[in-house]
Formats: sequence, structure tokens, C-alpha cells
Amino acid sequence: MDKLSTSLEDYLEAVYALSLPAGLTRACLVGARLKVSKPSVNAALKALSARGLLVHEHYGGIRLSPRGLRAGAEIAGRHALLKDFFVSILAMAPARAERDACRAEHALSPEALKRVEALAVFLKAPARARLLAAARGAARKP
Amino acid sequence: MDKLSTSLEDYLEAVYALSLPAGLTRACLVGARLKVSKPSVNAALKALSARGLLVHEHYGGIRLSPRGLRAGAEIAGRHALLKDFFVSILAMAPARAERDACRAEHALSPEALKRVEALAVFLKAPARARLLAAARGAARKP
DNA sequence: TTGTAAAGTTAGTCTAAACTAACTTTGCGC
DNA sequence: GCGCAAAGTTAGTTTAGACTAACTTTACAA
Repeated sequence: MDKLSTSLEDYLEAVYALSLPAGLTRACLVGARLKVSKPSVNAALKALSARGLLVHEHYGGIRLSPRGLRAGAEIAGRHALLKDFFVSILAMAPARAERDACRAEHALSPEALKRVEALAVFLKAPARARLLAAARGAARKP
Repeated sequence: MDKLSTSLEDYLEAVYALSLPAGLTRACLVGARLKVSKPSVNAALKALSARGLLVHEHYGGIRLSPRGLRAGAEIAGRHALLKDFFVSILAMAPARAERDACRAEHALSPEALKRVEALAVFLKAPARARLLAAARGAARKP
């Protein structure tokens, strides 16, 4: 299974997030979340469905396959990891962190993400609390 | 002047790097560096030239304008900043760091970049040397 | 000075990803 | 049960960015 494009990753992530509560979602919700037109959603769902990542019933609901669920969780995890790093380590505003995470989540290798995560864990350890505060101070006035 | 696409930023960065020594470069060198065809380079140069970022003589050399020089330096700086962070803070292999920097340099906001830089400066300060070593250890075995 | 190779250009094709306009289906309220 | 609004689909267009093939220009070497 070949790599998804940035765009398809975004669609898959949206479907994942939207179908978390009920186990399924609808195309119109995906379009609203990503701010794209209905035909764009439709084309993307077709592509994801062709890769076996979800099932889209005709004029009906969208349901992730087991593989789609795994891939969606992975992407959402990358996003959450980066946003957390931006907010709690770099002290960025949540909205800004959110936008940056959206874009960076497609750019970093698994290895870089693992190391970012490890750094965040490390810097958040209680013994390092004062250091982190100092780092925040340093990041605030560059 | 509207924002450059990821692709055009890559071309501009390549022209910048290649014309640093002599003050000008050639399309074939840009193509070789980015591993794209001659027509692709040509189209990109036309776009950059239309934005006033460089001058491309017909069948001749490529020279950055003052604005192009500034923009090129800015992009190259983002790249260097991120690569340094990946290598010296996250302890990534240089080749991996290089590839990640290439992609992440287009994804992060100026604000995020400033804060990453500040964090790197902070963690590299002599007084934090032991901490950094420990962070590296943590990043190595996630 | 002329032939050739390298560099640059032009024309045309392909793919991904978005869009609008127009059509179809579904389902809810009455 | 009917009609309408919301959701989904289809068809066709656009833009960006890549490509190949084929042509033109430049510059160097014999």
C-alpha cells in the first residue's frame, strides 16, 4: 500500500476524528471540517475507499476499515504529538499550534516524531519544571 | 507579493545556494540539484522571474534580484535552523535531518521557527550541556 | 570555421486536487 | 403519501507541477 498524499491524509484524519463518537460519519461533515466542496470530498472518499481504508455506502455513511482506523489513529497521533510539543514546550498559542501541527504532521519522518515526543516527555518531567519555564521565557522573547 | 508555493521555495532556495559562490548560476545546475527535468526548471524560473525574484537571461545565467536574495536567504535560514535542531538537539543522523528539514521548512510558521531556534539556543548553553546529553539519551531509545 | 554536445526552450501530455453547475437520492414534516 | 431541503453524485473546468519529445541556441575544439 503506497503512501497517502498530504491531502488524503487530511481527509482520513477528518473521517477518523468525526467517526470516533458514533463509528461512522457523513461526507457533508468531512467537507465542513476541511472547508472543501462536496465533490472534493467525494473524490477523496473514492480514493481512500479504493485503498481499502474505508467503506462509503452510496448516498450513505462512511465507516473506516480496520486498516483505515489504524492509519487514521496514527495520523491523529502525529497531530496531537506536535500540537502538544508546540503548546507545552514551545509555549505557542493553541490556535497557532493547531495550524502548524496540521502542516508539520505531513512533513516529519517517524523518527523525527519519536524524538520530538521523547524530548517533550523529557522536558516535562517534574525535575525539569524550572528549566522548562526558563525555556519558555527564552522562546517568548527571541 | 503573494506567498511562494513549496515547490517555488525549493527552486528559489536552490538558486540561492548555487549562486552564492559566483553570484549567478545556470538552469542545468538547478535541475541537477533538485533532480527535475529542464522544462520543469524553466517553468519555475519563469514563475520566480515573474515575481521579480530573479533575472534569467535567455539561454543565459540566473541572477537573484535583491528581493530574491533576501527571500532565498530566509528560506535557507529556515532550512539550516531546522537541520541544526534535528541534529544537535534531537540527535538525528545528518542525512535524515536534511530530508526532514527540506520538508518541514515549508510547514512551520515564522513564530514556530523562532521558538524552535530559541529552544535550541537554550538547550545548547554550556550550563545545560549535561541535560542535553540526557535528552539525547531519551530521544535515542523511545 | 564549422560540427557537435550541452544547455535552454517550446509544445503537448499527465496527474492531483480543487472548484461550479446541475442532477439524483434520501428522509423528514406536514 | 408528497414535497422540499439537505446530502450525495456526475460532468466538466481550472491550476500547479511534473514529464517526454523535439527544436534552437551557445560555445568549444579540431
